[in-house]
Amino acid sequence: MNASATIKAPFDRDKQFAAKRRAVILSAAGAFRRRGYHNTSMVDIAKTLGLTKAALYYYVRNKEEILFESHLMAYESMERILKRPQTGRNGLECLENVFRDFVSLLTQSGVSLLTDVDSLSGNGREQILARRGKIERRVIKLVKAGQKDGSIQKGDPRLQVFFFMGALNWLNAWYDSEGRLKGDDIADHFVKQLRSGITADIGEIDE
Amino acid sequence: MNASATIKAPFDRDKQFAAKRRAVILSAAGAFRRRGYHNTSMVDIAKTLGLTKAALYYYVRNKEEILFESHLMAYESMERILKRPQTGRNGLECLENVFRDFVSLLTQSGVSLLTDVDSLSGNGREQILARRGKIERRVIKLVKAGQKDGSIQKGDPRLQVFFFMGALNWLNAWYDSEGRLKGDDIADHFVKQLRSGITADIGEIDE
DNA sequence: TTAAAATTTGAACCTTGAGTCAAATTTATT
DNA sequence: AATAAATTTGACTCAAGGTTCAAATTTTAA
Repeated sequence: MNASATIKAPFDRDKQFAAKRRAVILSAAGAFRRRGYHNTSMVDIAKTLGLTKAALYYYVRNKEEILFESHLMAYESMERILKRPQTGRNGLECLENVFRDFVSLLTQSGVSLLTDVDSLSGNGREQILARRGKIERRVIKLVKAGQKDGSIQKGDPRLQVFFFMGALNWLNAWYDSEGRLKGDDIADHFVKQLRSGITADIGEIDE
Repeated sequence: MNASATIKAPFDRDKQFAAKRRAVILSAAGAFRRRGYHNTSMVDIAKTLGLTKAALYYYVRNKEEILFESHLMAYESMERILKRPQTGRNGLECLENVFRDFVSLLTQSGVSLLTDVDSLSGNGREQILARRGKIERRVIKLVKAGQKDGSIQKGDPRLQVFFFMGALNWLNAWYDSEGRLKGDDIADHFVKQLRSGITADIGEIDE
């Protein structure tokens, strides 16, 4: 692992711990995504990592904390994408870029977008719901901007967003990195379908 | 309930049982949809119906059977919609009709579309997955037909279907019948966004 | 009114899986 | 090599919740 056997950096210690903890959470998050939170036991998580159940508790307070951090990890990534300086020429293009990166995030990096927020208790649940709401609001804001500059169809922005965010959540459920569909292809296709779905056409067809 | 107090039909008996059993499943399915299968206890289900936990077992073999029947109920409704004689003038219109009815089904009738298929064991899971696959294949077939008659854009039909079926599954997660959004409005909007997303435009815009 | 069938219940049982902890083992430092 | 800190483990506890069942209650039919 460490290529530099001679030069020794400030002999990591917390860094090792943080890295391992992160590995635990990422691995568990993947299992949660595939099998579901309650169908994944602590023993399952441990075995996948070549550990024993008890060892997990050295890195994590309890199972719920893993779920919480899993959610958080995904939402932080999404927020990072949303905060980036926008390069699009109009609202629609900005939205496309964001959406493409969302899809890439969920297909390329190991990050999993979970839906089981009801398995979190009181405080944790509120925090996660707040994060999700924040992201939703930002995406809605993008759509509104697009409507204002004429690149996106008029209509209830909330509904428009729910529509294509559904595709994102559902993608997370069926996507298999081993499958024949490559992440980038999915991203291309989804962005195209997203775009066609809300582009403001020059000649509006319907009533 | 029974308007004819004088005339007595073949004194229901199995019918009562079937009706109550159905009520149990529908009620539970709603709870599963909102809170999740594992976050809903048998006591919860019973209380909602004004029963006691033990009484449920008069109508149902076990909890998993409730989940199984919940899935089945949704899929049977969807199959019924798919089997109906199609009235659309082309593939796109047929697809629109089906999709609209799917949305109505999930917002108007009490039917819930669940995703937690991993909580089913062996045989039950296979049956449910088979049903879901069948439905998916039929929808894909609709899209292919639309591509053939020129009403739907070329492209991987599976991906196109995953995109808008995602909207459907996600809808089921956030939709609240008490909320301000009326089912029909959602259906209208979603159909519109579905249509725009895959309509074969006369002048294709992009590369 | 009564007896059989249908329905419901309270009180248990039992399995599963999360969480704990003192001891064992490994790793890092002098 | 010796020691302290970090990491891992086996064996255990414990609670939650699904399931069972004999008895109680309600309903139906004669």
